Amino acid sequence: MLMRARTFTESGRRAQIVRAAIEVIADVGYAKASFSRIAKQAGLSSTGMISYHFAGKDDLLAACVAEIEEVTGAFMQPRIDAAEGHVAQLRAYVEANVAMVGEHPAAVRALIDIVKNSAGQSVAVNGRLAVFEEHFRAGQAAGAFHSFDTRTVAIALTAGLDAVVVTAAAAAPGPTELSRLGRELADLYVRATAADPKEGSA
Amino acid sequence: MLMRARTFTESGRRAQIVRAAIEVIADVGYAKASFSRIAKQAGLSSTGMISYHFAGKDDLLAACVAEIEEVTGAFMQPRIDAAEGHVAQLRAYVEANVAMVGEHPAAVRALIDIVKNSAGQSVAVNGRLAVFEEHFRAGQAAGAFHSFDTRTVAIALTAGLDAVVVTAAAAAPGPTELSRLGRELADLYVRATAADPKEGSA
Amino acid sequence: MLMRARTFTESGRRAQIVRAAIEVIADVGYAKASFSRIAKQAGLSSTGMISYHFAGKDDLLAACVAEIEEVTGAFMQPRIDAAEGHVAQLRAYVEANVAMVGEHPAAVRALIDIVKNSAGQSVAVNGRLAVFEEHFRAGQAAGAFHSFDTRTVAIALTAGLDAVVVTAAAAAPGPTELSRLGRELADLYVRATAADPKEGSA
Amino acid sequence: MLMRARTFTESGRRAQIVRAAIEVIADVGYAKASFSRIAKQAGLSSTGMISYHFAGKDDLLAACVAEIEEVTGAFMQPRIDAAEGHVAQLRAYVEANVAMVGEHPAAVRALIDIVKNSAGQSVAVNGRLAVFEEHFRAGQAAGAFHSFDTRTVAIALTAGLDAVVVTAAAAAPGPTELSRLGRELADLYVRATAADPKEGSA
DNA sequence: AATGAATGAGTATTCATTCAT
DNA sequence: AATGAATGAATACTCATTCAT
Repeated sequence: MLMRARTFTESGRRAQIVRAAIEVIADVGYAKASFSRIAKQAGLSSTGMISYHFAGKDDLLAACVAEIEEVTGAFMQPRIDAAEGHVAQLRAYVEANVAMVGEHPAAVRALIDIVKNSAGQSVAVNGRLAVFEEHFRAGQAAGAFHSFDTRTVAIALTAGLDAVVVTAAAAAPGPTELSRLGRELADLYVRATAADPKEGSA
Repeated sequence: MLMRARTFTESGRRAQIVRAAIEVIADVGYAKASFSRIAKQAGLSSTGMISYHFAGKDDLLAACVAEIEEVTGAFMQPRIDAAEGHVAQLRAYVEANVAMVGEHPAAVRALIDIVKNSAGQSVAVNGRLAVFEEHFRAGQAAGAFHSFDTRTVAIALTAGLDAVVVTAAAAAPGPTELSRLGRELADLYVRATAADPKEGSA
Repeated sequence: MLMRARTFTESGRRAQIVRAAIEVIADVGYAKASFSRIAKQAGLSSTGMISYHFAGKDDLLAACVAEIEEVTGAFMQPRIDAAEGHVAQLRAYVEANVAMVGEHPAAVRALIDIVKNSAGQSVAVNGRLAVFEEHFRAGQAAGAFHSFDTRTVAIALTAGLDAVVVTAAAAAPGPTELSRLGRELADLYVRATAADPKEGSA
Repeated sequence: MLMRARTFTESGRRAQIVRAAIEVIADVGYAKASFSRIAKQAGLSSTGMISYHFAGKDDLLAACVAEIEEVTGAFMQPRIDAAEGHVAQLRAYVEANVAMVGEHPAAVRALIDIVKNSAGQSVAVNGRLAVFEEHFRAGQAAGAFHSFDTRTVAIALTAGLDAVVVTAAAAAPGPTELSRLGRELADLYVRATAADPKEGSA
């Protein structure tokens, strides 16, 4: 092997633990995702190894969120960027998010569970909310969206999206079913927000 | 003797424990709502008493949900019944639900937390979902609602409603702010679902 | 059994745990006195029982100190009170403290170890130091003691006393040897502090 | 090649680790001086290095004691040797020991903490005790000291000295305050032990 | 000679549940 | 019907030590 970075093993273990943690959270939920379970999932003989690699549970969780966001960002961002106009981008976001269930089901479920349970503290939650709000505000200014309270709508729509995604992930549907689900939800959201709903049609 | 139905709060102690549990869950969240805390809140000196009255944590939780639904149902049902037409009833439901934050803040927060953490198992969730679905189906047949996948929309809208309610409960807003919030969200949902959005306006 | 207080069992357990803790601390030292060891010594099957009866390690430790001080106070106070004059009381204190090794060897060793390791935080340490300082100050005013820095001397003499006591406790000497030791040390301290050393002779 | 004695700090690494350990013990105390902390202080990336160089924690501790004694011996010995007569040498020892707080505060605090926690096992303690005893015995034979139990007095005085030193080290006093403290304590000890206290006055 | 990953027992504390009284 | 003591497993986290590289 050529010039492998020396931190390979270390970062390999970290990645392995993060992956295991994501799977466990997706499986049993944030609340029951103990170091024990994660260690077992990762094939480690003790929880000490996790503490060795991560400063604490928060640190591990943060690493999970970062990993998931990287993965999901790589999947979603191109699809969102490909859309033009505020309404079309909203649609693209929703469809990409639902489509992700087919690609990274564990990551999707885990992220939503983490976000749900760390409530206000998480950067991720507030981050996404803020992005939605800002998108709505800009779209309203451009006349693409109705006039509505951006914060309330952002909260309602992101939560609804998460719920649909989580339900879908549990059912493990095929890709066609998933894209139908995505379109269905996107239609709903466009009707709810677009000044002229026809603008955002696929 | 006529079989008088034994309500879920068959004895005074049970009711007392259930009420304490709801308060604790509302206060510290489902995850940290231990028997210890609940016993303390209920003025009991031992957790054994809880185990004595309830088969387990799940049993207690179920009793909490039942109690909360009774309370909230009593508040919401009249308002929903007062509305005429499918769209108007959807609006009434949403507004009543948001308004409830001002009336029974602990019950509202506790219920959502329980539902969130017991995920798919809960009867309550599925019950409400089924009601929404059925309402949408009937409304579609009557031409009041758009054509859409009732299940997906039910999931998205109930989750969004919960999120708004929970956010509102955390902020402890005044009654006028609450009714504004309710109208805002109801508007959104009517736009999203009504065949002719104007039909459901207040 | 007649009218036993209802808290008997509970307080009995507490006392039992405190006694076990004192023995363990005397045996293996403060640092290694874990809940595990204490539970084993107390014949408890788990450490949970200790946490059940005490708010934490500090609480248990405080209870130990209180228990020890009660025991030792009961032993020493009469002997100190029986002495007249500042110098004689110093002598009485020293001799009583050394004599206690024969009566409550574990308590003595445990107390010193706790005091040593909780350093500045402990009320007990500073309390005894303050008592010594005040005794010296009063004695100086009365012309019984030399002129010296009361704080420094208090620190040196209490530490020396503790060291002698601990050493003696480890050797498990007989009562005559103990009283010889006490006299020896009292002589030293009287010579070191008394304006006229002869005043304090037994 | 001539057998050049391998000092206890045989290699640079060993010395580096010992120095780090002393600093850590002085900083956080014996109880919390873990290999982790020491490795970090020494700039080592792993605790394995410490285990590699030392047979165990005891071994490392022994090396620390040896190192400290070398350092402190170099400071104190000339001052002691400069004094003439048994009483004067006792005074010189006490004053030099207290003065050392200003010169090697870390070494002083670390040594006392190690000695305190390794109790009777330590060679160092017993070594110093033996030196004191022997000094007292010789002084008694020469008529310089009172007649007293040399062992008991040695224990009491060394412990008292340590306590004063440790208290002083915590307060970080200036040099004049330190020398006052040293004189104060030396006075006390001379009064306690000298056949004719005036003999040993500075 | 040195590294850093791995181990496994250790820490205090909390938990739901059981049981004799 | 109720108490409160007891249990034993679970929690995250730290420790000194070992070992292959």
